[in-house]
Amino acid sequence: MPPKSRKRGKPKKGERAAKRAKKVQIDTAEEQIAEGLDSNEKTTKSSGKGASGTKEPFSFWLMKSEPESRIENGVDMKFGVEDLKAEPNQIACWDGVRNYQARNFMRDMMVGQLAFFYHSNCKEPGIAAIVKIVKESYVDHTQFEKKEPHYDCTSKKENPKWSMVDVQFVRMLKRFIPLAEMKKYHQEHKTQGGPLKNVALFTKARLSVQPLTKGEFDFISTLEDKKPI
DNA sequence: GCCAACGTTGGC
DNA sequence: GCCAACGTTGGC
Repeated sequence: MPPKSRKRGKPKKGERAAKRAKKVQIDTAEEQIAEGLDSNEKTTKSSGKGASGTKEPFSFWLMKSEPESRIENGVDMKFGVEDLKAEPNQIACWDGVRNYQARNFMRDMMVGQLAFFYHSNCKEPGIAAIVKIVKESYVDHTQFEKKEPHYDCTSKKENPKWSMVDVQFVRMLKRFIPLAEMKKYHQEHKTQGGPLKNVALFTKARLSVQPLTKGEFDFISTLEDKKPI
């Protein structure tokens, strides 16, 4: 099993995860239900709703992974796009996600949907490639393995907490799109309006699996053919 | 169920 | 390496 994705978020003790339903509706509300239920039994994976509360569905995603070596609990977290390309069939399971919001987004993913492969926690953060979902969410086995950096002693086999999906490399972007460049658009769009004004990359910067609206995905895609700013 | 302390993410 | 932002923990 190849190491994959941001394997952050230490296993925590305590089982209280989704107690506080402040503003994290999707997250916590679903968590209560999800804990008692096999997530995959849940009806139609709704593609969620726009962050704005409107109904624009999230059909696109952004997934963060670290392209540079970093040792966590004795394991190298490095998994850049080149590592994905080196996998059999260029497919990898996105294990190690230990954040409820990110997990829930993975549970919303459907086969065939596209995601940006984002390089994080590195010299030049930004989007490197496009991948697609090739397997819907299933149990992340690494939560039960003591040797895994993201072993979770609070998760039981009868009622697993964490899920993952499989992604497959689609193509590199024509050019790397740096975070800094998207940030400039984000700031501009915040004041003057535009597709990136609410993009999760900045409004929920710490989320390792994020939804993108079609408008956001399309706009970022157009940057490929534009000169860097 | 509030909220202070703590831990993690991830840009810079 | 620093540290702001923010999610999680757990006492009360």
